[in-house]
Amino acid sequence: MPIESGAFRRPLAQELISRGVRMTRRRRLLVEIIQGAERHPDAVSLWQRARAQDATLNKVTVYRTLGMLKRQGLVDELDLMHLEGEKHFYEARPTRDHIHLACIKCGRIQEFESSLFEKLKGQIERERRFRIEVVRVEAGGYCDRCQE
Amino acid sequence: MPIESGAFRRPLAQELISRGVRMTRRRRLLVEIIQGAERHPDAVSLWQRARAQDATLNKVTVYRTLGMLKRQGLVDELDLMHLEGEKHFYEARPTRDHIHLACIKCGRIQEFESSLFEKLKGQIERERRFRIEVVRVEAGGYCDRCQE
DNA sequence: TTAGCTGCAAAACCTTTGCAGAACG
DNA sequence: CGTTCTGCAAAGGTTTTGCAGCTAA
Repeated sequence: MPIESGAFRRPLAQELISRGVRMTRRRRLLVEIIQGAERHPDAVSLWQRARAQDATLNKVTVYRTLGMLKRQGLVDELDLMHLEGEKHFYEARPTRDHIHLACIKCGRIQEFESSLFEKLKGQIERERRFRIEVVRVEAGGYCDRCQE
Repeated sequence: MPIESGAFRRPLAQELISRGVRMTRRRRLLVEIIQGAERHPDAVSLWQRARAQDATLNKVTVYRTLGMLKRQGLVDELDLMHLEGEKHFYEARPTRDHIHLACIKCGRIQEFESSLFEKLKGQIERERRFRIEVVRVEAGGYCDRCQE
């Protein structure tokens, strides 16, 4: 099922250019796939999809591009409760943070937005004077379809 | 700095025995270290500490024991925002969930409990009919001591 | 006694690094 | 044209697996 991704400030490629990052054919391809993806891809599946359009693209470039996007704060890295090994999953950073719900049984990933979550972040920043840069909330459990 | 760990139902070794899990010398040693730890250990540092008391203990046993404890739901696995590579950190599951705050600059890990967090979990379970088994909240950012 | 744990060695898996050549601006 | 990116090959780090021997109950 498609994942409802939040609205973005603007396309990643455009954002990168405006930040003075060199825009190459490989990077353009990779960020387009990340933004158009219906499921959060891991590095290897991103590579596989990209290779369909550019057979010469190397896996290492995928890792390097993801590293750059993370450093730029333009993608978030997810673990999705390590339901499928130790790989990471990636999504373009949404305008509003959301929670990922990973079903232990069927593997479905749902997203959940909540004003309580926003309040919780505010509470952390206020009470601990902790300036949040990235926040990750993941829950593992049984989705509505997978309860006896 | 010591991490304030929540109160536990009872010692892990005792809990395991009551669940019919075979209690061996290695397991007893490992769960004692996990429970007494002031910082959440990763697999290798757990192994190193344990080896000080039992030089024959193999790293593989640490991974297998951690796997068993995770399956039993007695330890939680943390990523701590991957501040130090891709390893995982472990803590005995507390009676009350808490949030981990990881400082990007100094590496300090703080814990944070909040009734808002409890409410948020309730909201997820109600609105999505998602039965939460494990939940992980991690924030990366700048702690109070590390802001300009 | 016997099911289950453990050490050892090896493999699997994901990710990073060094370097020479290619490409962007 | 210089800086930065990229492919290739190789290494690095973490975690898992197979199997024979050991151990708790």
